[in-house]
Amino acid sequence: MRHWLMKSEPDVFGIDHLAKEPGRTAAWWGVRNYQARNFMRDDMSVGDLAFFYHSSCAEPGIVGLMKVAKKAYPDITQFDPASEYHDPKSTPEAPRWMNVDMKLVKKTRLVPLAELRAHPELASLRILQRGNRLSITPVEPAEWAFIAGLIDRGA
DNA sequence: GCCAACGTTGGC
DNA sequence: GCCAACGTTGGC
Repeated sequence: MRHWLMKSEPDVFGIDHLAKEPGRTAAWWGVRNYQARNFMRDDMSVGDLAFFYHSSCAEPGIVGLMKVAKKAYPDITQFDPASEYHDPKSTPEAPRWMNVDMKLVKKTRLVPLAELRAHPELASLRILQRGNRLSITPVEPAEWAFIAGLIDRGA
């Protein structure tokens, strides 16, 4: 099993949106970056765990735990001309964009970006690397365990 | 709103 | 295949 960190903007789709979905499960639609798509398509398996991370907001940081509920399949928003995620170059026969389904395991306390940065144990965490913009990144087992410890320890 | 960093596009 | 221009991300 692998571990992941997945960013989303709370104004668009935050953890409270996921919490209100039927079965607390939703498609992780809207990814339009090939590297992030490839992680979903090639490397994510049902049962993999992921941190839910709020980005582009007043308090960026980890806010919950999720697990992969369904393996990657075509992102339906790419075929919808009314969607801002519409991709005219994509067809149902040759879909360009994929998404997995994610299920909320639990909301956690906010673990702010600044707190993550403060720990040398997390120096190699992908999201903390200079210039990182990928919305889906792998998390190493030791990093996962350390962050899980931070969550349990409290602010 | 600013700006650094990165990905994508398109002309050549 | 190169690379400049442009668009996007995301913290501050």
